[in-house]
Amino acid sequence: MSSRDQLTGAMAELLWERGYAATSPRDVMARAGVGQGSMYHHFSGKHELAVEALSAVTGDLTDESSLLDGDGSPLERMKRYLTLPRPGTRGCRVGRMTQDPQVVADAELITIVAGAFETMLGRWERAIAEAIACGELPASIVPADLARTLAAIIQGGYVLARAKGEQSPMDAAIRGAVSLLDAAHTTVDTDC
Amino acid sequence: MSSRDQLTGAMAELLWERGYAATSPRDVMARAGVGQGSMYHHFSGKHELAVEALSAVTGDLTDESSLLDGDGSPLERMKRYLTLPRPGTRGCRVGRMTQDPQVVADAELITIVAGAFETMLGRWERAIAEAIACGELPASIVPADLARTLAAIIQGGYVLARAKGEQSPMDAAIRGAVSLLDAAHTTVDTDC
DNA sequence: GTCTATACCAGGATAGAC
DNA sequence: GTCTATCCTGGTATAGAC
Repeated sequence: MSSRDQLTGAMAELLWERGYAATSPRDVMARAGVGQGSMYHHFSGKHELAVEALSAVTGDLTDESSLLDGDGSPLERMKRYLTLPRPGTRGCRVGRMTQDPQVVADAELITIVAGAFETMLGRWERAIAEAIACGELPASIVPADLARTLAAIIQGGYVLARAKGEQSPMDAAIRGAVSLLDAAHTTVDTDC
Repeated sequence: MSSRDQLTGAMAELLWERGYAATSPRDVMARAGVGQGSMYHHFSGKHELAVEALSAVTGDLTDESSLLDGDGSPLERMKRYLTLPRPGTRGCRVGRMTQDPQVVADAELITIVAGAFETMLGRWERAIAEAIACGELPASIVPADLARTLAAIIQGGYVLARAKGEQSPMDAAIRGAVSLLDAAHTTVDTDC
Protein backbone atom coordinates (compact mmCIF):
# COMPACT_ATOMS: atom_id res chain seq x y z
CA MET A 1 0.00 0.00 0.00
CA SER A 2 1.25 3.46 -0.79
CA SER A 3 2.38 5.89 1.87
CA ARG A 4 -0.53 8.09 0.97
CA ASP A 5 -3.05 5.34 1.67
CA GLN A 6 -1.26 4.37 4.87
CA LEU A 7 -1.62 7.94 6.00
CA THR A 8 -5.31 8.32 5.24
CA GLY A 9 -6.01 4.95 6.83
CA ALA A 10 -4.12 5.86 9.98
CA MET A 11 -5.88 9.24 10.13
CA ALA A 12 -9.29 7.57 9.80
CA GLU A 13 -8.51 5.25 12.69
CA LEU A 14 -7.23 8.03 14.89
CA LEU A 15 -10.16 10.30 14.10
CA TRP A 16 -12.38 7.54 15.41
CA GLU A 17 -10.30 6.76 18.47
CA ARG A 18 -9.33 10.26 19.54
CA GLY A 19 -11.13 12.78 17.40
CA TYR A 20 -9.59 15.52 15.28
CA ALA A 21 -8.19 17.94 17.82
CA ALA A 22 -6.57 15.21 19.87
CA THR A 23 -4.85 13.64 16.88
CA SER A 24 -1.47 15.08 16.03
CA PRO A 25 0.41 14.73 12.77
CA ARG A 26 3.07 12.88 14.76
CA ASP A 27 0.50 10.27 15.84
CA VAL A 28 -0.64 9.77 12.28
CA MET A 29 2.87 9.37 10.91
CA ALA A 30 3.80 6.97 13.66
CA ARG A 31 0.79 4.76 13.03
CA ALA A 32 1.21 4.94 9.28
CA GLY A 33 4.88 4.09 9.66
CA VAL A 34 6.09 6.93 7.48
CA GLY A 35 8.29 9.93 8.10
CA GLN A 36 7.39 13.55 8.38
CA GLY A 37 8.61 14.56 4.96
CA SER A 38 6.41 11.95 3.40
CA MET A 39 3.30 13.26 5.03
CA TYR A 40 3.93 16.87 4.10
CA HIS A 41 4.75 15.79 0.60
CA HIS A 42 1.33 14.18 0.07
CA PHE A 43 -0.77 16.53 2.18
CA SER A 44 -0.57 20.20 3.00
CA GLY A 45 -1.16 19.38 6.65
CA LYS A 46 -3.43 17.85 9.22
CA HIS A 47 -6.53 19.50 7.86
CA GLU A 48 -6.22 18.17 4.33
CA LEU A 49 -5.41 14.72 5.59
CA ALA A 50 -8.52 14.76 7.76
CA VAL A 51 -10.69 15.89 4.88
CA GLU A 52 -9.59 12.94 2.82
CA ALA A 53 -9.90 10.42 5.67
CA LEU A 54 -13.27 11.68 6.84
CA SER A 55 -14.66 11.63 3.32
CA ALA A 56 -13.79 7.97 3.04
CA VAL A 57 -15.41 7.20 6.38
CA THR A 58 -18.65 9.02 5.63
CA GLY A 59 -18.77 7.24 2.31
CA ASP A 60 -18.76 3.89 4.10
CA LEU A 61 -21.51 4.86 6.50
CA THR A 62 -23.59 6.36 3.74
CA ASP A 63 -23.36 3.06 1.89
CA GLU A 64 -24.58 1.30 4.98
CA SER A 65 -27.68 3.46 5.25
CA SER A 66 -28.74 2.36 1.76
CA LEU A 67 -30.14 -0.63 3.64
CA LEU A 68 -33.13 1.64 4.28
CA ASP A 69 -33.83 1.52 0.55
CA GLY A 70 -33.49 -2.27 0.29
CA ASP A 71 -35.83 -5.25 0.19
CA GLY A 72 -38.76 -5.97 2.46
CA SER A 73 -41.56 -3.83 3.83
CA PRO A 74 -40.63 -0.28 4.90
CA LEU A 75 -41.00 -1.06 8.58
CA GLU A 76 -38.92 -4.21 8.19
CA ARG A 77 -36.15 -2.21 6.52
CA MET A 78 -36.26 0.37 9.27
CA LYS A 79 -35.91 -2.25 11.96
CA ARG A 80 -33.17 -4.03 10.05
CA TYR A 81 -31.16 -0.84 9.84
CA LEU A 82 -31.80 0.00 13.49
CA THR A 83 -30.58 -3.39 14.64
CA LEU A 84 -27.37 -3.39 12.66
CA PRO A 85 -24.44 -4.19 14.96
CA ARG A 86 -22.89 -0.98 16.32
CA PRO A 87 -19.90 -0.75 18.63
CA GLY A 88 -21.37 1.50 21.29
CA THR A 89 -18.31 2.15 23.39
CA ARG A 90 -16.24 3.11 20.38
CA GLY A 91 -18.71 5.74 19.32
CA CYS A 92 -19.93 6.78 15.91
CA ARG A 93 -17.15 7.64 13.50
CA VAL A 94 -19.19 10.52 12.12
CA GLY A 95 -21.30 11.68 15.06
CA ARG A 96 -18.23 11.88 17.27
CA MET A 97 -16.88 14.68 15.09
CA THR A 98 -19.74 16.98 16.04
CA GLN A 99 -18.44 17.27 19.60
CA ASP A 100 -15.03 18.42 18.49
CA PRO A 101 -14.88 22.22 18.51
CA GLN A 102 -12.11 22.23 15.92
CA VAL A 103 -14.25 20.18 13.55
CA VAL A 104 -17.32 22.35 13.95
CA ALA A 105 -15.18 25.44 13.34
CA ASP A 106 -13.68 23.91 10.19
CA ALA A 107 -16.10 24.67 7.37
CA GLU A 108 -14.87 21.87 5.17
CA LEU A 109 -14.94 19.16 7.82
CA ILE A 110 -18.33 20.02 9.26
CA THR A 111 -19.77 20.12 5.75
CA ILE A 112 -18.67 16.54 5.19
CA VAL A 113 -20.30 15.50 8.46
CA ALA A 114 -23.50 17.43 7.78
CA GLY A 115 -23.73 15.97 4.30
CA ALA A 116 -23.50 12.43 5.59
CA PHE A 117 -26.31 13.06 8.05
CA GLU A 118 -28.49 14.72 5.42
CA THR A 119 -28.18 11.73 3.11
CA MET A 120 -29.02 9.30 5.87
CA LEU A 121 -31.96 11.39 7.10
CA GLY A 122 -33.32 11.54 3.57
CA ARG A 123 -33.35 7.75 3.42
CA TRP A 124 -35.03 7.53 6.81
CA GLU A 125 -37.72 9.98 5.67
CA ARG A 126 -38.46 8.03 2.52
CA ALA A 127 -38.74 4.71 4.33
CA ILE A 128 -41.02 6.23 6.98
CA ALA A 129 -43.24 7.88 4.37
CA GLU A 130 -43.57 4.51 2.64
CA ALA A 131 -44.43 2.82 5.93
CA ILE A 132 -47.21 5.33 6.46
CA ALA A 133 -48.41 5.01 2.87
CA CYS A 134 -48.82 1.26 3.18
CA GLY A 135 -50.40 1.47 6.60
CA GLU A 136 -47.56 0.17 8.75
CA LEU A 137 -47.39 3.39 10.72
CA PRO A 138 -50.20 5.81 11.59
CA ALA A 139 -50.78 8.92 9.49
CA SER A 140 -50.19 11.04 12.59
CA ILE A 141 -46.46 10.44 12.14
CA VAL A 142 -44.43 13.17 10.42
CA PRO A 143 -41.64 11.48 8.40
CA ALA A 144 -39.16 14.33 8.76
CA ASP A 145 -39.61 14.31 12.54
CA LEU A 146 -39.48 10.57 13.09
CA ALA A 147 -36.43 10.33 10.82
CA ARG A 148 -34.55 12.60 13.21
CA THR A 149 -35.90 10.75 16.21
CA LEU A 150 -34.61 7.41 14.98
CA ALA A 151 -31.27 8.78 13.85
CA ALA A 152 -30.98 10.43 17.27
CA ILE A 153 -31.59 7.13 19.02
CA ILE A 154 -28.57 5.63 17.32
CA GLN A 155 -26.39 8.64 18.01
CA GLY A 156 -27.59 8.91 21.59
CA GLY A 157 -27.07 5.20 22.08
CA TYR A 158 -23.39 5.76 21.42
CA VAL A 159 -23.30 8.53 24.00
CA LEU A 160 -24.92 6.39 26.69
CA ALA A 161 -22.69 3.43 25.89
CA ARG A 162 -19.56 5.55 26.14
CA ALA A 163 -20.72 7.13 29.38
CA LYS A 164 -21.11 3.71 30.96
CA GLY A 165 -18.22 2.07 29.14
CA GLU A 166 -20.50 -0.77 28.06
CA GLN A 167 -22.37 -1.88 24.97
CA SER A 168 -25.61 -2.58 26.83
CA PRO A 169 -27.15 0.93 26.83
CA MET A 170 -26.85 1.04 23.04
CA ASP A 171 -28.61 -2.29 22.65
CA ALA A 172 -31.30 -1.31 25.14
CA ALA A 173 -31.96 1.98 23.34
CA ILE A 174 -32.42 0.13 20.05
CA ARG A 175 -34.70 -2.48 21.62
CA GLY A 176 -36.81 0.30 23.11
CA ALA A 177 -37.07 1.98 19.72
CA VAL A 178 -38.19 -1.22 18.03
CA SER A 179 -40.77 -1.92 20.72
CA LEU A 180 -42.11 1.61 20.38
CA LEU A 181 -42.39 1.19 16.61
CA ASP A 182 -44.17 -2.12 17.17
CA ALA A 183 -46.55 -0.51 19.65
CA ALA A 184 -47.32 2.22 17.12
CA HIS A 185 -47.65 -0.35 14.32
CA THR A 186 -51.11 -0.08 12.80
CA THR A 187 -52.86 -2.93 11.06
CA VAL A 188 -51.51 -3.38 7.59
CA ASP A 189 -54.30 -2.58 5.19
CA THR A 190 -52.45 -2.37 1.92
CA ASP A 191 -49.64 -4.48 0.53
CA CYS A 192 -46.16 -3.13 1.06
CA MET B 1 -17.23 36.14 44.29
CA SER B 2 -14.09 34.35 45.39
CA SER B 3 -11.28 33.47 43.01
CA ARG B 4 -12.05 29.84 43.59
CA ASP B 5 -15.65 30.25 42.46
CA GLN B 6 -14.59 32.34 39.49
CA LEU B 7 -12.32 29.51 38.47
CA THR B 8 -14.86 26.71 38.74
CA GLY B 9 -17.43 28.85 36.93
CA ALA B 10 -15.03 29.60 34.10
CA MET B 11 -14.04 25.94 33.87
CA ALA B 12 -17.68 24.87 33.67
CA GLU B 13 -18.31 27.28 30.80
CA LEU B 14 -15.23 26.19 28.91
CA LEU B 15 -15.97 22.49 29.42
CA TRP B 16 -19.26 23.13 27.69
CA GLU B 17 -17.87 25.27 24.89
CA ARG B 18 -14.67 23.39 24.13
CA GLY B 19 -14.59 20.19 26.13
CA TYR B 20 -11.91 19.08 28.57
CA ALA B 21 -8.94 18.34 26.35
CA ALA B 22 -9.30 21.56 24.40
CA THR B 23 -9.48 23.71 27.51
CA SER B 24 -6.15 24.87 28.88
CA PRO B 25 -5.43 26.22 32.33
CA ARG B 26 -4.49 29.48 30.62
CA ASP B 27 -7.98 29.75 29.11
CA VAL B 28 -9.59 29.18 32.47
CA MET B 29 -7.47 31.73 34.27
CA ALA B 30 -8.05 34.30 31.56
CA ARG B 31 -11.81 33.88 31.71
CA ALA B 32 -11.85 33.83 35.48
CA GLY B 33 -9.68 36.92 35.54
CA VAL B 34 -7.18 35.51 37.98
CA GLY B 35 -3.48 34.81 37.79
CA GLN B 36 -1.68 31.53 37.54
CA GLY B 37 -0.53 31.40 41.12
CA SER B 38 -4.09 31.79 42.29
CA MET B 39 -5.27 28.82 40.33
CA TYR B 40 -2.51 26.49 41.45
CA HIS B 41 -3.09 27.63 44.99
CA HIS B 42 -6.71 26.51 44.99
CA PHE B 43 -6.40 23.50 42.73
CA SER B 44 -3.72 20.95 42.10
CA GLY B 45 -4.22 21.38 38.36
CA LYS B 46 -6.58 21.13 35.45
CA HIS B 47 -7.94 17.76 36.48
CA GLU B 48 -9.04 18.76 39.97
CA LEU B 49 -10.59 21.95 38.67
CA ALA B 50 -12.57 19.96 36.12
CA VAL B 51 -13.77 17.50 38.73
CA GLU B 52 -15.20 20.33 40.78
CA ALA B 53 -16.74 22.15 37.81
CA LEU B 54 -18.23 19.02 36.27
CA SER B 55 -19.72 17.94 39.57
CA ALA B 56 -21.56 21.24 39.80
CA VAL B 57 -22.84 20.90 36.23
CA THR B 58 -24.11 17.35 36.64
CA GLY B 59 -25.80 18.42 39.84
CA ASP B 60 -27.80 21.02 37.91
CA LEU B 61 -28.88 18.59 35.23
CA THR B 62 -29.76 15.95 37.77
CA ASP B 63 -32.02 18.47 39.49
CA GLU B 64 -33.70 19.12 36.16
CA SER B 65 -34.50 15.46 35.61
CA SER B 66 -36.45 15.39 38.87
CA LEU B 67 -39.24 16.77 36.69
CA LEU B 68 -39.83 13.12 35.79
CA ASP B 69 -40.91 12.57 39.39
CA GLY B 70 -43.20 15.59 39.52
CA ASP B 71 -46.92 16.24 39.16
CA GLY B 72 -49.28 14.93 36.52
CA SER B 73 -49.73 11.54 34.92
CA PRO B 74 -46.54 9.59 34.14
CA LEU B 75 -46.86 10.09 30.40
CA GLU B 76 -47.49 13.79 30.89
CA ARG B 77 -44.36 14.08 33.01
CA MET B 78 -42.33 12.22 30.39
CA LYS B 79 -43.50 14.54 27.64
CA ARG B 80 -42.91 17.58 29.79
CA TYR B 81 -39.33 16.55 30.41
CA LEU B 82 -38.80 15.67 26.77
CA THR B 83 -40.01 19.07 25.60
CA LEU B 84 -37.90 21.11 27.98
CA PRO B 85 -36.00 23.77 26.03
CA ARG B 86 -32.57 22.48 25.04
CA PRO B 87 -29.90 24.43 23.14
CA GLY B 88 -29.16 21.90 20.42
CA THR B 89 -26.21 23.56 18.76
CA ARG B 90 -24.43 24.09 22.05
CA GLY B 91 -24.63 20.43 22.91
CA CYS B 92 -25.25 18.67 26.20
CA ARG B 93 -22.93 19.77 28.98
CA VAL B 94 -22.70 16.21 30.23
CA GLY B 95 -23.10 14.09 27.10
CA ARG B 96 -20.41 16.08 25.31
CA MET B 97 -17.84 14.81 27.78
CA THR B 98 -18.28 11.23 26.56
CA GLN B 99 -16.69 12.08 23.24
CA ASP B 100 -13.56 13.46 24.83
CA PRO B 101 -10.90 10.75 25.00
CA GLN B 102 -9.19 12.44 27.92
CA VAL B 103 -12.42 12.41 29.90
CA VAL B 104 -13.18 8.76 29.21
CA ALA B 105 -9.63 7.87 30.23
CA ASP B 106 -9.93 9.85 33.45
CA ALA B 107 -11.56 7.52 35.99
CA GLU B 108 -12.81 10.30 38.20
CA LEU B 109 -14.33 12.41 35.44
CA ILE B 110 -16.07 9.58 33.62
CA THR B 111 -17.49 8.36 36.91
CA ILE B 112 -19.14 11.73 37.44
CA VAL B 113 -20.63 11.58 33.95
CA ALA B 114 -21.77 7.98 34.30
CA GLY B 115 -23.36 8.73 37.67
CA ALA B 116 -25.39 11.59 36.24
CA PHE B 117 -26.73 9.36 33.47
CA GLU B 118 -27.56 6.55 35.88
CA THR B 119 -29.60 8.87 38.06
CA MET B 120 -31.51 10.25 35.11
CA LEU B 121 -32.11 6.79 33.62
CA GLY B 122 -33.45 5.59 36.96
CA ARG B 123 -36.01 8.40 36.92
CA TRP B 124 -36.99 7.59 33.34
CA GLU B 125 -37.46 3.94 34.24
CA ARG B 126 -39.69 4.73 37.18
CA ALA B 127 -41.89 7.10 35.18
CA ILE B 128 -42.21 4.58 32.36
CA ALA B 129 -43.07 1.75 34.73
CA GLU B 130 -45.78 3.95 36.24
CA ALA B 131 -47.12 4.79 32.79
CA ILE B 132 -47.42 1.08 32.04
CA ALA B 133 -48.98 0.37 35.43
CA CYS B 134 -51.72 2.89 34.90
CA GLY B 135 -52.32 1.83 31.32
CA GLU B 136 -50.86 4.81 29.47
CA LEU B 137 -48.32 2.61 27.70
CA PRO B 138 -48.65 -1.01 26.59
CA ALA B 139 -47.28 -3.79 28.76
CA SER B 140 -45.03 -4.83 25.87
CA ILE B 141 -42.76 -1.91 26.75
CA VAL B 142 -39.65 -2.68 28.85
CA PRO B 143 -39.02 0.33 31.11
CA ALA B 144 -35.23 -0.12 31.21
CA ASP B 145 -35.10 -0.22 27.42
CA LEU B 146 -37.43 2.68 26.70
CA ALA B 147 -35.63 4.77 29.32
CA ARG B 148 -32.45 4.45 27.31
CA THR B 149 -34.29 5.08 24.06
CA LEU B 150 -35.73 8.36 25.29
CA ALA B 151 -32.51 9.52 26.89
CA ALA B 152 -30.75 8.66 23.63
CA ILE B 153 -33.19 10.78 21.64
CA ILE B 154 -32.19 13.83 23.64
CA GLN B 155 -28.48 13.09 23.39
CA GLY B 156 -28.75 12.25 19.70
CA GLY B 157 -30.78 15.38 19.11
CA TYR B 158 -27.78 17.39 20.26
CA VAL B 159 -25.55 15.51 17.83
CA LEU B 160 -27.84 16.15 14.86
CA ALA B 161 -28.27 19.81 15.80
CA ARG B 162 -24.53 20.34 16.05
CA ALA B 163 -23.93 18.55 12.76
CA LYS B 164 -26.30 20.90 10.99
CA GLY B 165 -25.48 23.97 13.06
CA GLU B 166 -29.18 24.49 13.71
CA GLN B 167 -31.69 23.92 16.48
CA SER B 168 -34.31 22.36 14.20
CA PRO B 169 -33.10 18.73 14.19
CA MET B 170 -33.26 18.67 17.97
CA ASP B 171 -36.84 19.94 17.98
CA ALA B 172 -37.83 17.54 15.23
CA ALA B 173 -36.36 14.57 17.08
CA ILE B 174 -38.34 15.49 20.20
CA ARG B 175 -41.55 15.97 18.24
CA GLY B 176 -41.06 12.57 16.62
CA ALA B 177 -40.56 10.99 20.02
CA VAL B 178 -43.71 12.53 21.39
CA SER B 179 -45.74 11.46 18.38
CA LEU B 180 -44.42 7.93 18.71
CA LEU B 181 -45.38 7.87 22.38
CA ASP B 182 -48.82 9.15 21.44
CA ALA B 183 -49.19 6.49 18.76
CA ALA B 184 -48.25 3.84 21.31
CA HIS B 185 -50.55 5.40 23.90
CA THR B 186 -53.11 2.82 24.99
CA THR B 187 -56.51 3.67 26.38
CA VAL B 188 -56.24 4.72 29.99
CA ASP B 189 -58.08 2.14 32.06
CA THR B 190 -56.96 3.06 35.54
CA ASP B 191 -56.49 6.46 37.14
CA CYS B 192 -52.97 7.84 37.12
C1' DG C 1 -3.68 34.30 48.44
C1' DT C 2 -2.02 36.23 44.36
C1' DC C 3 1.44 37.62 41.14
C1' DT C 4 5.41 37.04 37.63
C1' DA C 5 9.15 34.35 35.84
C1' DT C 6 10.67 30.32 34.23
C1' DA C 7 10.95 25.39 32.55
C1' DC C 8 9.80 21.59 29.85
C1' DC C 9 7.50 18.99 26.44
C1' DA C 10 4.27 18.43 22.57
C1' DG C 11 1.71 20.24 18.50
C1' DG C 12 2.26 21.67 13.96
C1' DA C 13 4.92 23.01 10.14
C1' DT C 14 9.26 24.26 7.18
C1' DA C 15 14.01 23.39 5.12
C1' DG C 16 16.90 20.97 2.84
C1' DA C 17 19.69 16.64 2.29
C1' DC C 18 19.38 12.11 0.08
C1' DG D 1 9.26 10.62 -2.46
C1' DT D 2 11.19 10.13 1.87
C1' DC D 3 14.18 11.27 5.71
C1' DT D 4 16.21 14.19 9.55
C1' DA D 5 16.97 18.61 11.56
C1' DT D 6 15.07 22.65 13.09
C1' DC D 7 11.63 26.31 14.41
C1' DC D 8 7.95 28.55 16.81
C1' DT D 9 3.98 28.43 19.67
C1' DG D 10 1.17 26.91 23.32
C1' DG D 11 -0.10 23.44 27.13
C1' DT D 12 0.93 22.45 31.79
C1' DA D 13 3.22 22.98 35.85
C1' DT D 14 6.83 24.72 39.37
C1' DA D 15 9.46 28.46 41.94
C1' DG D 16 9.61 32.05 44.51
C1' DA D 17 8.65 37.10 45.30
C1' DC D 18 5.07 40.11 47.32
